[in-house]
Order: sequence, then structure tokens, then C-alpha cells
Amino acid sequence: MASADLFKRQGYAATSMRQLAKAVDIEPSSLYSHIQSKEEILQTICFEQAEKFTKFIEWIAEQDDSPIEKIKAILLHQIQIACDDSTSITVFNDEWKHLNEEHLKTFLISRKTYESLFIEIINQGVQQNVIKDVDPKIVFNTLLSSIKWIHFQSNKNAANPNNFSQIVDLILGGILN
Amino acid sequence: MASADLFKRQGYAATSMRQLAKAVDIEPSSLYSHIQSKEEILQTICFEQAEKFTKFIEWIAEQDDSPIEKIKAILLHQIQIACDDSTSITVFNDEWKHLNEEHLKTFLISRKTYESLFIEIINQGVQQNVIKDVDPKIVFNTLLSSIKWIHFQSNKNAANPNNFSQIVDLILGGILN
DNA sequence: GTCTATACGATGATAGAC
DNA sequence: GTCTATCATCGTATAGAC
Repeated sequence: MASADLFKRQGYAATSMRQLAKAVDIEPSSLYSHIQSKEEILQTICFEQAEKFTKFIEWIAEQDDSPIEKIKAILLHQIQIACDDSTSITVFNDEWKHLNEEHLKTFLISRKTYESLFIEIINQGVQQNVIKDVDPKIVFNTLLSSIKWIHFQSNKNAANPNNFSQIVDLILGGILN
Repeated sequence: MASADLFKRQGYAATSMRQLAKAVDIEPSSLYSHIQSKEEILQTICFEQAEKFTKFIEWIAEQDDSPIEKIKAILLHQIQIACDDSTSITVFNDEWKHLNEEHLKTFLISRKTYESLFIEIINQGVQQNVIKDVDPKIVFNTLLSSIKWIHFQSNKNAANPNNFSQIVDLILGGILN
């Protein structure tokens, strides 16, 4: 999608319908045969990604794997998507605040659900004594945040599939030798 | 600064001069007695923060501390600032891409300088065998990224000074027990 | 589904009086 | 340094012909 690319580079608010139209080589008004509003584009991108993540964590949560294996799988999944579709992920990460009031509300609920499922897994790890007994919210935020640079990489540099598990091990095990 | 607060909440592009004016209770045109353009406000915020970070890492780099101590100090400093002035830090982190061509160029050079100094410290740690031998750019990005959630915290929750060293230890040592 | 034409409010910024 | 008045441009979106 050309719109995700523009939203990623310029941000949602700084991207006009005129630019969007030029990117797909039609007149601005013609866009409205495909969409109802500019916000609808943003909404589609954000909720597509949100659903992807939520479905995965819901699936992982009910597997028989250990908490550590589950967290590894989630991080690997996130990294994979950040590489495969870096534009949509950037929009999902950085532009959701421009959703309209109604969509924003739904979006935040969805994030909260995701957080709860993740924190449940962390708590299991703490109980089993394989994860440090630190505030689970800190662990959650640190884990998710630590991979939010990959989608900015210009390409295949630090963030190619060969490095995926290396990155996950770094995050889980720390940088200390 | 009221402008940093609006830029944080709505983003630079979505914030108008009229809103900025209302926030300080004057007419929009009166703003131009204090600034030359909207972009100048953004520029001031971004470069103030950039200078703060650069000065600190330059100072740390020439200390006698071990690489790990240096990295700890840098992360603690970043966390401290993220708590003290979360609005400016959010603008610095997320809105710099709206700088004009000339300022953007300077800004990116400044970031590159910062990255080089940080990576040098990481490399020292790797040579001394106290830091894992992973691509230093991955380590750099992961470390810096992992604290980029603190400035979003509503307040004093997970991110109060008592937790600072806990967070740093988590990042350096990983979540594994 | 695409076009031309257009509505019309919002945008950043300026001129000039006080 | 603040105001009122204003400018030119761009913003999203619609109407209606083809």
C-alpha cells in the first residue's frame, strides 16, 4: 500500500489526500470511490496489524510451551512482521493516536487486551522462577520497546532473518557476558 | 513549554499555530514576535535535547569508568531526562522528521555522532569480554530502544526514580533469572 | 471508477495600527 | 509585544458528467 509508505515517512497528519492521490496516479476525488475518508485508511492499517498480533498471542497463550518459549515466539513473530511489512508496522506503532475518537477507544482496548495476555505469560515465568521478579509491566514495556527500532532499518542491515534469534537472545539474556 | 506538550499529544503536523496561540492565551499573529516560524519551535526542542545527550556521552566517554559503568550511566541519564521532561523527549524522539531540510541534515549528523560514541563504548566492552560479541549496532539500537516507553508513562507509575536502576539492570542483564 | 469543478474551513504567515 | 485584518494556499470532501 502506497498510503502506508507515505504515512511512515511523513506521518499521517502531514500526508494529504492530494499526495495520496498522486502516489497512485489518480485525481484526489477519485480516491473517494475506494475509501470513505482519510481516517479510514489509517484505521484499516492499524486494526489489521492489531488483529494480527492479538490472534498470535491468543494462540500462543494456549500452547503447552514454557513461558520463555512463548515470549521468544512472540518476539520472533513481532520481529518477523517488522521486517516483512515495516511500513504498516510503523504506522501501527506511531500513528494510531490520529485515529478518530471512536476507533481510538477500540484500539486502546485491543492494546490493553494484548498487554494482559503478555503479562500473564510473564507472571507464569516469574512464578516458575525463570523470569526475574520485576514489575511485569516494566518487563512487558521493556521487551516490546526493545525491538521497536527494527522497522526503521533501511533494509537487510542489522535486521535480517539471520539475526532474529540473536536479537531475541540479547533481549532475554541481556548484553552482559 | 506549552508547545512541547501539544506536539507530544497531537504531533507537530497536527498542531496549528492557532492552537499554540490559544495555549499561551494570545492571538496567533502575536506568536511571530517571539518566533520566526512554527518549525523554529520544533527545531529548538530537538536540538536542545540532542545537545544534552551529546554533551553527556562526550563527557562519559572520557571518564575512567568501565564500559559497563559508562553504559549504565548513559541509560540512567536518559531515563532521568525521560521522566523529568517527558514532553520534550517525546518530541525529540518522534517529531524530528518534521524538521526542515537543513535542520534535518544537521540533526541526523548529530545522531550519527552520538551513535559512534556509544558504539565505541560497546566495542570496548566486547574487547574486555564483558559484553556479548553481537553486532554493536544491534546492541546500540536495542539498548536505546528498550527505554523508549518511559516518556509515555502517565506519571510515577512504573517509571519513578526508585525503579531506574531496576530498569537498567533488566536491560543489561536480561529478563532471565 | 475516474474525471472536472468546486465548496469552504483551516493553514502558516504578514502588514500595519496601537 | 499585542492586536485586527487579511492573504494565498492547502486541507478534506462532495456533486455530477462521462
